[in-house]
Amino acid sequence: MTTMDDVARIAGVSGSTVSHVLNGTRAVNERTRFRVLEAIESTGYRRNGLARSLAMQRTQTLGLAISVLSNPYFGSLVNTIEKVASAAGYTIVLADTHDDPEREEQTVNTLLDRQVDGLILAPASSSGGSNEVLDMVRASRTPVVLIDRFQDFPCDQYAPENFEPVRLLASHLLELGHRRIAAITGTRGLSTTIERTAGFIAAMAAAGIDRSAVLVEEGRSTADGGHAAMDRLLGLESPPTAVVSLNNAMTIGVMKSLRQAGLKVPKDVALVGFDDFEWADSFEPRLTTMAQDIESMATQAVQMLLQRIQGSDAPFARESIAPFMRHRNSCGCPD
Amino acid sequence: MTTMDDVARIAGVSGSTVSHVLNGTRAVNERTRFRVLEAIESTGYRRNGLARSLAMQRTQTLGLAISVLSNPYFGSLVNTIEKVASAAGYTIVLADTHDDPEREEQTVNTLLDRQVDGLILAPASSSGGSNEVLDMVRASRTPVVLIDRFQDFPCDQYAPENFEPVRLLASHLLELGHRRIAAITGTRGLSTTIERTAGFIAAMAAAGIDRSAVLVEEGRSTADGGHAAMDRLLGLESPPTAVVSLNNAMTIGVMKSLRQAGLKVPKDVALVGFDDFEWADSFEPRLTTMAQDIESMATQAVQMLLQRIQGSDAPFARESIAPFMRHRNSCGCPD
DNA sequence: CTGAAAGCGCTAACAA
DNA sequence: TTGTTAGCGCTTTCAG
Repeated sequence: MTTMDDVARIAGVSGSTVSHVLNGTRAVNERTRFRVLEAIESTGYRRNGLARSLAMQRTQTLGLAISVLSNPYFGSLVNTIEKVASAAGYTIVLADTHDDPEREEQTVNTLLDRQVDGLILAPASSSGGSNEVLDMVRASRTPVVLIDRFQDFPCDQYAPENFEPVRLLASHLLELGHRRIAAITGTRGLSTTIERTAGFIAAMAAAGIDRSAVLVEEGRSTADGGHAAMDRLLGLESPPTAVVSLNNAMTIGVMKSLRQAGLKVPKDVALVGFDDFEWADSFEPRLTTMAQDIESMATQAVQMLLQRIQGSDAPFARESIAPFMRHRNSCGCPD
Repeated sequence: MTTMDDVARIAGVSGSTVSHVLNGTRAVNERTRFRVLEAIESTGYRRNGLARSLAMQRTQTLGLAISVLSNPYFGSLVNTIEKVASAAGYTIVLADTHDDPEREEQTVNTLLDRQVDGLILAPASSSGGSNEVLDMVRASRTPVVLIDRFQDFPCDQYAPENFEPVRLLASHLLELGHRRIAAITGTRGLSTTIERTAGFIAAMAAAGIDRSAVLVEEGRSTADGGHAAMDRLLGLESPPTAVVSLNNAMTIGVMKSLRQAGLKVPKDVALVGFDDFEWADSFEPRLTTMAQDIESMATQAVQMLLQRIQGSDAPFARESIAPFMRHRNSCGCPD
């Protein structure tokens, strides 16, 4: 491979001049400049970003550690992050945590080793108090912002509101007269799961539903998990008349289960879900959901991260993004 | 930041010993080894992957250049690629081409500058003969494999079959008695668009449909585009009785348009689409589609790329991945 | 079993 | 306006 020195030799100048021509970091005589450009052209020289980054102590790179699969919004999330980041001259390095603490530690380590300038992380289940991964990040002094889930850690965090939206969803079902309502819950241990489940329980409690009649089934945040959970619910001697699915993927699984059982939504079972779908307006049943504002979350997260990279020492943000209800007909309300 | 030399000093050994301890690249006395590990622990040392990569001349990094938004399978694609890559010790660097030649050149350049060990590219519209971007890649001697769309260029390529599947889709509608059928086409210029459109035209021609009665409307590969295209079709004095949407996102747009017009699928208009949805089995209308085997495409692509990185000089692969039909009820067939 | 030292390719102070 | 040179932090050959 041609290096900068090769180019310099050919152009009859020093390496530093080539560097400055390339980066526009100091005035260069128009003639020499031209010779350098010519030498670059003729050799097909391409600068080595690694060497550059090593010397400059920054990589213009943002690490994104997230569970690809279990994030229903992965596409728009990445899209938004990429858009904002690349507009600021940053590239995204992606690593999948699989929502598993062990993998998470691994991937975050990889990202940190690669000297990302900043890190966006959707933290995997926090096993209670301290968070080793975040401690590692802190030790590396790499700016970090958490998305999708809050953690008890001093750093910027952007995540959806969970409790209230789910409480609303469940209340809606209650208002429609349902008394036997089930919640299909996500990956155990995630703060989102905990909060959403709490919202459901709270609604049921407020309605005076007997504790023993409150159905909570684990759907592990996946379509298959949701499917299995709904199957279990249908096997009960007194199955629920309404269901609230606590995330996107599980909602699809629940629908599959219901369809296979020959049950119609909302006629036989009412269904509402956390997380919206772009197509939800056009297919029957038209799902009543709580839609998250992913773009806003992602945009804010990246912007804050970029500020931190610039050295901002503003107090840490911890912002709840409020979902909004998409009231359609799967809950049993008329169109 | 602590460097390797700091660790070496503390452990009372040379830098090279620390390096070897870290990488297990040569036998080290158990005692010195321990001292080194201890020094690492005590300092919280983290190795600088940049310096390492620079010295080793490889980054263990794969570049993924793709249009995030316009790829309906982005999620599973990335998921699969990440899975295979990370199993082989590679990290993914993501760059969005936006399916725009200019942006594509930019992003590929970034990736190449960053010294990715290999590149996976979903090429943007080829403006005819030569492909500058691919020439650049070749000049850099970076192994590359193309996905999603074929190009007239000597490198490994994995893309879906387009012509035959669409021909089949259209034929099916023809067999059901439709004579006025429209195709909603994707981004102009993409090979996929061209081939799919050709498949549609071929089916119509074979059925002896008059050329002037063959409806082809541009949907630009987006939901909005599909929506608008369908709106236009509905505005015709003699609107189509059946539609084949040539990609995922557009299918949703078409459904939106139809719903807004108060039309039912398949009763008022039959609809079939290229690209499947995970939820298509559970919502009405249940879409009849051609499902791509993304995982297989992605897996093969990454594996081949890894081989190239290892130095394989096998003849270039150019593999068509055959989609398979998901026959459901949106075409008008009974369940 | 271990260390010295020469790179890897670039940036940026300093000097001219 | 340009060149010299000392790093950036690591790997790896060659000696010992």
